[in-house]
Amino acid sequence: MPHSILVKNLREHSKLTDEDVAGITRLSYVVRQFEPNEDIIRQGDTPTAAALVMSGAVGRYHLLSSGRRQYLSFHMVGDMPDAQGLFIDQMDHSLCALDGAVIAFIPHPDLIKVFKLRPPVSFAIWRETLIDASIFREAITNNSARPVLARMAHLFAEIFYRARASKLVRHDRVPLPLSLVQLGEALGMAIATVNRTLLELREGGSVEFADKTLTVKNWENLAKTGEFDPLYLHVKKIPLL
Amino acid sequence: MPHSILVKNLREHSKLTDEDVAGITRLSYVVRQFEPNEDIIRQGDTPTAAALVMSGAVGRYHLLSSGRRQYLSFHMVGDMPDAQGLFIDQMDHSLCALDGAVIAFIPHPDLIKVFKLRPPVSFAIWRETLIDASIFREAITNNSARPVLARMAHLFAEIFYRARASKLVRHDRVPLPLSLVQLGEALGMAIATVNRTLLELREGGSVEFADKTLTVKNWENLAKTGEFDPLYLHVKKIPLL
DNA sequence: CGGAATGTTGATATGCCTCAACTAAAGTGG
DNA sequence: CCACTTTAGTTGAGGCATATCAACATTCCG
Repeated sequence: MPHSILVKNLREHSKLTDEDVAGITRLSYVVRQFEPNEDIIRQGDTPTAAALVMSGAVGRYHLLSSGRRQYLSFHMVGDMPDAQGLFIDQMDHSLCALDGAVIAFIPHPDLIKVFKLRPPVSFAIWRETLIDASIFREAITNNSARPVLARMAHLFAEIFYRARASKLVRHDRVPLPLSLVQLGEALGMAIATVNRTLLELREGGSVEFADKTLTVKNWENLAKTGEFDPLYLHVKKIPLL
Repeated sequence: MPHSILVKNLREHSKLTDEDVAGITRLSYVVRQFEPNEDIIRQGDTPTAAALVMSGAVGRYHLLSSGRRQYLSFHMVGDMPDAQGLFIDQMDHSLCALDGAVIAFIPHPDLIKVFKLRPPVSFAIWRETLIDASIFREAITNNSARPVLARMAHLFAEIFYRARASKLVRHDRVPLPLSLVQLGEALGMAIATVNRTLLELREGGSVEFADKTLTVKNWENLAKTGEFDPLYLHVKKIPLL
């Protein structure tokens, strides 16, 4: 079922005709399960297939010379977090499973063939990579210009909003299998600060993060605290948000 | 001449056949001059043409509710800094001329037509947007995980390296029409700190930034201070660097 | 030539990091 | 299944990198 997952995800932002879908359905793939924290691709590797998240969650990160990680983005079911590998020879960052994850690998040549045959499919996946880029831009701003409370609120708001768009939210809860260390490595803050900021958010009544689960108690509040404006996610308007 | 500028730029990383080039040559365009600091496109706009920098330099930025700007990236001759507008309806950030800039606007429908006819052209521009994304990723890491000295060194190293790849460096100097305020808004630091960090870099003998010009005195030193590894720029290896 | 924008420098304040010690939970082998 | 080890989370105290504020110098520009 990787095809239907991919189609569903692409249709969140792009129009696909029956022929386009048929093209996608003909893609071959290999599925593999990854352990918690296992790398899917590493900085320096030259991928020959694109990864599609079928279950679980994954993260992209840079590895600094000091050994410190910088998480760049998190991805969930339906995302193709290394689509950029299609046209870029060497990975400049790594991709790892957070908790366990099931990944479908679609060979690049297969994809290129469909792109040439059905340009709209290439446009849809291109769009996917462009939304990625806009998420990165927002992360620059978030980590550079916002104090820790707003910064964390913004990340949580983004994750919740994207999960909601992908229908992964149940009762205002999203699985978010991150340790405090990882949260810190995403937001550029020390663990102690992560903990205290988490506490402050909880006491403010907007979100809770515990047991690898994010629970949104007060969306308006959270969005406001994080100065969150979903324009940059380029998702069709979601009702009730 | 926008066509030749574009072709030259794309060929820095992509192979194009004569037919591909012919397709590009048929693109229509409109040229416009922009004043220093004038916006080329604004957050919220829906562009119908893609901007190609023909001379000068431009910057992309977010505008926060506080009024503060966060610069996201800088672009020079040959770059298409809003190619993402091709497949994303609304701008989530703005684009402005730094000093004066001359911009060629290529209508989206023209580009799409060429993409459908000659997929390799779309792949080349896609790759352009992917390199953009990798620059954003690096900025996340730079602004989140490096102390101010390394952070500034890294930005300067990147700009110099890219300028060099585009043959815009003369005698180790690149035009870089930024004010200290703007530098601060790119690096997430206060103006006073920008100034002091600039001083420290100069005294370390690696770079000087004055008169809107960046002068690299000691490349090795600069690259080391900024932990700069050009892998993420995905440019063919440049001799002597 | 005068006013505004930009750059320079010092003094002080503070948000967040570092360090450290401790608790709780989770995983491991006997 | 329990003791034991390891990993993850919690909390306090103190220090430091960088922000903030302020006053002044300089360049730009009409």
